[in-house]
Amino acid sequence: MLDPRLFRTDLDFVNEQLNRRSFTFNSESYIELEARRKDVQIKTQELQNERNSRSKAIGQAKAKGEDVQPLLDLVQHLGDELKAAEAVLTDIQSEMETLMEGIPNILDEVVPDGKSEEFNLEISRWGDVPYFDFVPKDHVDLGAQLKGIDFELGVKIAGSRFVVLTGPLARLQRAIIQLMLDTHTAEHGYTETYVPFLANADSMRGTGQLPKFEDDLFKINQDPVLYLIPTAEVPVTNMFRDVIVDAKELPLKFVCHSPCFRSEAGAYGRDVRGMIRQHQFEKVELVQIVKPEDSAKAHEELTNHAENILKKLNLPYRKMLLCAGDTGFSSSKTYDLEVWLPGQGAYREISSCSNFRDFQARRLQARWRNPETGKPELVHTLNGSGLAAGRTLIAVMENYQDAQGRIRVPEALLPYMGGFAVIELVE
RNA sequence: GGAGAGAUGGCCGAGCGGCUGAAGGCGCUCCCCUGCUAAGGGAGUAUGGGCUUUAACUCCCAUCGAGGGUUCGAAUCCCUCUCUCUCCA
Repeated sequence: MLDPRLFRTDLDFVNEQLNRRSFTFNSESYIELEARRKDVQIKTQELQNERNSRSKAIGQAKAKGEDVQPLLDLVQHLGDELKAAEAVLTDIQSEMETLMEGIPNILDEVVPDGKSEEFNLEISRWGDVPYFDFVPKDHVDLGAQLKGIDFELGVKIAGSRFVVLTGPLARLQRAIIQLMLDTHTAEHGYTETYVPFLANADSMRGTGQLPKFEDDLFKINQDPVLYLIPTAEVPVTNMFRDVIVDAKELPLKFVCHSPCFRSEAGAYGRDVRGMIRQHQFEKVELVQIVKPEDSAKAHEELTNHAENILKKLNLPYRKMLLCAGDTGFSSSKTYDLEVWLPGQGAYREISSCSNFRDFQARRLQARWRNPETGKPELVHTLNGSGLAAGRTLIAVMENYQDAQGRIRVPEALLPYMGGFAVIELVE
């Protein structure tokens, strides 16, 4: 959520910024609603004030043993009037909240214009795209040949966009997760966390999945309603909902491995082949909670932390600065890391690192006490995949294959593979 | 699954219809006193909103797990829900 004060003081700026996202914001109806809000709120509070002071007078008169009936008569009409005013105010406030919750974050000024991913800006490339003297297979063929990836079983058990991994390939994914967790905790200073994989509506609202993106979530229609988390960002960031942290605790850095569940409602027909886009996948998530002044630097660092995993695995990648149209709803600036997939002959997203600034923090009321002002102020939140484990498995398989369809285990993963240095089919 | 007890500020804990945004204690911050340590004295110490204006203060509204209700008036009474604890199965 954006700062309501910004709307009152600099509506032109807000409009201009939202235009960059092609988000049409109706200023006139906002102004009209805000005027009503102010008017009704002031009236309501005046009525409340009158009720309070008169009630107090009744109490005092009663204590002195005076007759309170005349006072009671005076206050009689107030109840209904107040109740009506409060109801109107509640309506206006919730209307305002719905309006504000539907407005995306303001973009960082360095974010390039553009409506779609072609306008994303390549920042850097790392690693050499491997040369094969044979036609490289994609992970689907490799997985089938190794009898370690079974999409049909996924369909049988659950449905499309689910998969079963078995044997060394299942282990390889686990090894990848372990490498990530060990690297981020031991070398990058993150605290490992284990969290619920279902979250309530308040949490989903806190990080911005609700109310706008409910269709992307798997919903459990129990009472109370729960949602399967689409990313560990939700539970981890929500640990700080309605919390005021001490300045000396910042920055807070958490790493969390979790499965992620996405309905992929808007992706019918996209990436239907293979493990690229699944309803359930494993991810190691990095979350940082920092002082506002530190968030730009933290964003670069967090992205580097994700890059370090790709470097350890010697996977070629490029770093993209997302354009206005491709930057997520809650983010002010996002880097995507795209790994080279020989089977597709293309770079594909494997990590998305975002600085949300105070956008999530405002919804969450996640704050810190600024020692200079002594007041609670909103923190800045950031997160990024470090990395998506399912896609990392794909990237390792495709980049480390040989002509026979065997997969050499990257050096960094050897300690986690219990003796497997090469994954091959053993009959 | 059944029965009961409870949820109050950073923490402990009182309050059980009006003088309570909340006693008292602990903690924390500042000041005074004190030649170390310890002790003592004083002041301050929730959050959000009205709120925008040069700023500060004052003022007003809301908040005692959440939501509803009764009442002129609710932390306090009633209902529903959530959570915690104890006992029984």
